[in-house]
Amino acid sequence: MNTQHFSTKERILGAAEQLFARHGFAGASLRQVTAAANVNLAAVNYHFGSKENLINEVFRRRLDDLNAQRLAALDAALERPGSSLESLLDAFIRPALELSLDRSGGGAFVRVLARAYAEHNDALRKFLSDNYGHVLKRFHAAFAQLLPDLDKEELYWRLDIVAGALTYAMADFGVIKRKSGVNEQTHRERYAEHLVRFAAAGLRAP
Amino acid sequence: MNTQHFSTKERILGAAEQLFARHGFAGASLRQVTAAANVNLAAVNYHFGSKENLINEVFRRRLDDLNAQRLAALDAALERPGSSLESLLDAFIRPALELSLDRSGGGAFVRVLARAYAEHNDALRKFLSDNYGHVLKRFHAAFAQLLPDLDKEELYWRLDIVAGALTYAMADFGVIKRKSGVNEQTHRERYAEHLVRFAAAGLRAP
DNA sequence: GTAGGATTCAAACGGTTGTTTGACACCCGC
DNA sequence: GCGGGTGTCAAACAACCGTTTGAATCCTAC
Repeated sequence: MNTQHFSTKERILGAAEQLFARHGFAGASLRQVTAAANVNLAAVNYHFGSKENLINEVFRRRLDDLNAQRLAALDAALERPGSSLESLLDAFIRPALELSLDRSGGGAFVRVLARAYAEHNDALRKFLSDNYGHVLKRFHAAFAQLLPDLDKEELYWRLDIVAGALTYAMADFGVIKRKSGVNEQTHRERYAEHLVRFAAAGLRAP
Repeated sequence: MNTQHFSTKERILGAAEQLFARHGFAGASLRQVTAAANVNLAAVNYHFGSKENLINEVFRRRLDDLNAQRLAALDAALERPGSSLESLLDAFIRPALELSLDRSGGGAFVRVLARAYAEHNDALRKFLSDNYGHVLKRFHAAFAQLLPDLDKEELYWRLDIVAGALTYAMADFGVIKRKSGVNEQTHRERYAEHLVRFAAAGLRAP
């Protein structure tokens, strides 16, 4: 991996993603990153200006896509007649699961994303809210239409729990290891189905 | 806080907990910790041997208690006739919520715990599994009796999601801020009720 | 082919990291 | 009261951190 035909910037972003996932933002040094990317140490500051900006670019590269896919899936679900709770949840969850399955680094990125949630770092939270907040709002509006009897604030509570459980699931936080013999893709897809059913039941709870 | 009548070891543990929660394990330096604890820099290596061992002790101080309380609550719930899914979930969730509400650092610790989940650090995962795994096993057995039609592996999936959502909730990951005017205790207790109902519905899903 | 901007490189910058040292103060049992 | 373990302290250690520098190299446009 990180073969030579990728540009220096791309190799740095890929290596940074891997190492931030494994050791955290403070724990991964630029020397580790540049060594893994097979790139000179000074290249990071030349191409990205600073370590902090490199972190932001690692997020931007994936989040723009993820948000767009989620909104597209939501629109598609809303256009289909008779959209159910399950179809909306699937629109939210599936793009994230697919990202986590994507070859060349998507799996590492979701762990980076989970780290970002764990960080209390205000700048990072603001960055994520700017790129993420309006997506959650659109989903909230769609769910509200399907659950007219549910208090709006209560719905926020429950969507928050769903988003939390999803973050947890995507990052493979679970201590329970997958059955040997079942490959990663099947493992994640079954997890997605379970999560959708679980979340739908939770949202429907009286 | 960190008044003088606490021992040096206790002051270090308290300060480390706060700073690990705020900046992570790599992000918080021993100089920050010892300064916050009003203690000499060398005291950490004198009392704990190394930074890594200090991290372990920060966990041990709280986890022993949390595990004991959860198991006690589980036993109490099982002795009462007609135990429900909700009462078992409450036994799992309430001690953690109470810890997160505890004065003098418990709230910081749950954020440290969430960080530990986000870390891929194998040594830390093993440490947590050693202190945490048997509790999850006992809860799994109790839930299995109440849900005889649910496949054992499926139950593991769902409990994993519950544990993930709980970790998320405890660490106050949510982007949704609590309504102003509602104090922290009420906020958390309502979150616990929502989580119990949500989780029970999810576990009962066909 | 050669000028000139873009990129890479080794080296060094000042500052911070975890850890160690040895001298110094404390305090309790004899 | 005094010796000896226990704890504290300022200082220094080597290693590592993010960043900067200026020369060397590459690549493209003319």
